[in-house]
Amino acid sequence: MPGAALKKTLPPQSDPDPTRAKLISAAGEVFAESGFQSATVREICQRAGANVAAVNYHFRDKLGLYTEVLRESISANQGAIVQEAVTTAKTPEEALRHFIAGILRRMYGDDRPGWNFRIMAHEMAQPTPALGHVINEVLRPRYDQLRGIIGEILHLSTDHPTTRLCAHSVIGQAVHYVHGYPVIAILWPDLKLNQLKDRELVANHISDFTLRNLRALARQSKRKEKSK
Amino acid sequence: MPGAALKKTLPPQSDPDPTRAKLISAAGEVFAESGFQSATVREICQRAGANVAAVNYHFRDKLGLYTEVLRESISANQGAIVQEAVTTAKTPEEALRHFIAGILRRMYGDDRPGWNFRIMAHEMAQPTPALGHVINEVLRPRYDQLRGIIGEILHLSTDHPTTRLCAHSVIGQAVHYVHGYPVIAILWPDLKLNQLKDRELVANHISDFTLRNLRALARQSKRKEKSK
Amino acid sequence: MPGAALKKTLPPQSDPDPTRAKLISAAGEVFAESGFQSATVREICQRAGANVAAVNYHFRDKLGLYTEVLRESISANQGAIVQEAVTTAKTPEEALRHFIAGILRRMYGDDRPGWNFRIMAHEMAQPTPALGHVINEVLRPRYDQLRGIIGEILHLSTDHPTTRLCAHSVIGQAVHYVHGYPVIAILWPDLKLNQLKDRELVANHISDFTLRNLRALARQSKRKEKSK
Amino acid sequence: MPGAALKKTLPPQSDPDPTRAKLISAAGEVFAESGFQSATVREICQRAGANVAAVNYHFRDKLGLYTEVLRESISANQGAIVQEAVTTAKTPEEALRHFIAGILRRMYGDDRPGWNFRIMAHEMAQPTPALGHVINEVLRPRYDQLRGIIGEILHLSTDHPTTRLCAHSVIGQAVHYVHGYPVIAILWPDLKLNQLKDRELVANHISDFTLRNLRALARQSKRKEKSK
DNA sequence: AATGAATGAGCCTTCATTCAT
DNA sequence: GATGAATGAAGGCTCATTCAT
Repeated sequence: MPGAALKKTLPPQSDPDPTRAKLISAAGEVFAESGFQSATVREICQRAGANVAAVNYHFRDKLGLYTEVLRESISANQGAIVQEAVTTAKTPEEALRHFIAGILRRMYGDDRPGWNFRIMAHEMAQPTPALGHVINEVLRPRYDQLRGIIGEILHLSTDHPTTRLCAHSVIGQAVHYVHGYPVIAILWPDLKLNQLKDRELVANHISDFTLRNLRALARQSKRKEKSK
Repeated sequence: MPGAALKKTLPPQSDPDPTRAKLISAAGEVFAESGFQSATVREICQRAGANVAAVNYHFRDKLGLYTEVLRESISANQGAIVQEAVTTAKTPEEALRHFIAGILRRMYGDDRPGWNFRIMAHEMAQPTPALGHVINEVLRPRYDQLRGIIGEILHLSTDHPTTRLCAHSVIGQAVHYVHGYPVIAILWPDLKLNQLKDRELVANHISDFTLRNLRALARQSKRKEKSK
Repeated sequence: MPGAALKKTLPPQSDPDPTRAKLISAAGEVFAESGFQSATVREICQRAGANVAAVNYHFRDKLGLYTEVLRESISANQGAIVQEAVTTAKTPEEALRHFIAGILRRMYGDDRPGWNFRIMAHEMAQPTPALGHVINEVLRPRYDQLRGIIGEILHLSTDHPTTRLCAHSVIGQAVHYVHGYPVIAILWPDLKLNQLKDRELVANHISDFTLRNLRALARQSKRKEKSK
Repeated sequence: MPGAALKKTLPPQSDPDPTRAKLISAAGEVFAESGFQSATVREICQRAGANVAAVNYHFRDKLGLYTEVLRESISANQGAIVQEAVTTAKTPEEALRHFIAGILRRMYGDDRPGWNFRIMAHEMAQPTPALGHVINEVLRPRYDQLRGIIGEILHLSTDHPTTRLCAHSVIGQAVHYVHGYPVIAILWPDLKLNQLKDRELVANHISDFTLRNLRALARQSKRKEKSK
């Protein structure tokens, strides 16, 4: 087992389960469930099997822990499949499909289900000092990217109101399945978003719904150009 | 005691300024801002100019007050313009436009801006025991109504997955402007949703975006029927 | 017993032992023993037989309680015998004797032994935000008063360095018996400052010690004037 | 192993920068500022550039460190200039002047301004278990020495109440400028005790103030003796 | 010899609630 | 009918100390 040997010689920074990592993980759960304000340090430490003072020691603050959770959530997002899939797409339409499918997959498909999306839901219901950071680091790049794709399809600039409105239509349709999850689960109990099949159903619907519009709008704007 | 009798026969709303009503009004504000958990009884009582014990006296509980706020919010919604406008519409397409415009108007246009919508945003981020009640009394009727309109346009049953998906697309696009408000305000600062013009811009976009799809889908399903 | 009847008709504002008063009294003790920082709200509340939250309810803060204790301590000082005795004295020398005797009596003779003096000792060892207030309300008036008396004896202005130095000599000698109490009790165990006899011994010593100097200095300055 | 042997024979003070010494130095500062109770181990270790556990490792306890600081402070005091100057004085009066000047110089003139004096101020406001030690090792010898000088001038025994009262008058006047520093700085802002000139002004005042009394009292007691 | 990590006790404060009036 | 006073539980945080290395 040379691999195991190699692992052993690695510096101990990759400790299998250090308190710090367990705290972040537990905090992710709790913050996703209760939001920053209502989450309690005690609850987090209990789930992490750590002392109450551990948060203060490792992160100085409840807010410090929260910030760290967000940072990790962000960096986990950055190199993400979404990004990759989008950039490797051949046509903008394909890119949009990847984009939408990626969002839904990350919402329910990952090991940490919905984590950052649910945290962001809380962040919007009750913003914390970290909101600005989140927007600039996570949301804005993705928003710009989406507008780029849509603008390309529409033959419009990324700043054109129509481009923006369509981008918001995409975002609204997608995040609705996270923000509105507790309600959807009751009003439409047959939809099982943790199953791949239903996730694809939704993703395809949103993609079709959107692309049909974009194509029509693209034809309109071309016609306008010609009539000029 | 004719005076006492007279008093009894007087409608109770003639009380000019009962503590109870002021409490509900103040609670609405605070709950909309902070959600149930983070809202404090002290803050509510202070804004209502009432004693700290007033909430427990009049509503037994913080949760009792919250439930009452929701009930009022609901009854204010029931006989609402939305309902009315929809039922007076001549075609289902017109009804859909009224429906969407009504939502946006109620979000930002009313005197109590966004009240119940913001409360519901909190309710979804962090459900309370009252969520079930809210769903059944407020959300489900509206959801069924919307599916009725869409089903009519699509020539599909209200339970058909496509009908449901389209309904969710409408809802998602619309509520996005409430739930995502803090973010939208930063990412698209030029959009002023408290101004009628921009509200109409958004409402028309969502309506167009949706109806263009519904018509196409309706053609598809008709074609399918024929090909059978 | 007409007096008792009269008492009964008095407004109940003079409740015999309300929590608020008990808190202030207990806080006075504890603050005098431990100083502001080291005193704990729990200890205070326990001695007052009240709940931990009582401090927050009545005084908003630990600091709020502390401020109130100081204020009370001050107002108890203001109309005090010291003041009175000094103003009724016929000669400045007699006034000085009253002044010194008054300080010593208030240090150890009162029901609340040394309260404010010990608090002030803490305040000097480790100032709190309330120090400025204390200085202006309590210390400065007394300081000015003392300089007035001494200046009169010396035939010098109250601002003259000699006047100030002599004033500090008086203050230093007197407060030494409070600030240095724990040490004096060990180094000179025979001195019982809680007994009138020894208090008078000390007060007379300080008075004699001081007055002998002041007279000599007065003669000197007169001589200087003449020689001019 | 000649190197090891050499190391062993080297005096330990040659260690250029041992953690232990830095800890004591930092602790001196912090204890002087905040007193034993309010000083925090973290603050001390931070200023010393040492680990949080360093105090417990080197001194077993916060109290152990404190005791060590006092011991050092004392031994630094023992062979001190005060002592020396006093013993080399030719007359008791001169010795008293040296004594008083020495106290004031040590209070404000040294590199470590007021260190042990400020610590002792805290010790009196809030005694620690180390107080007894401090009294016996530092204060009592000095107290006895002072009484010796005064007794000599007065032709009275060191235990005579008058001797003691006069000794306390000297101590009280002198330490007043340390204990009362924060207040004096406000009530008499023109006095700059960190400047030699003002220190001498004060020292001379106290010496004159005291000696004038002692001489008078000496005459009195001589007269008494004669009249017997 | 020395330290980073972790701990449990305790601090001040705030909360929703109840009690006596 | 309504309120000021009071309460116990809990929250975030800091502290001196210990443990494993």
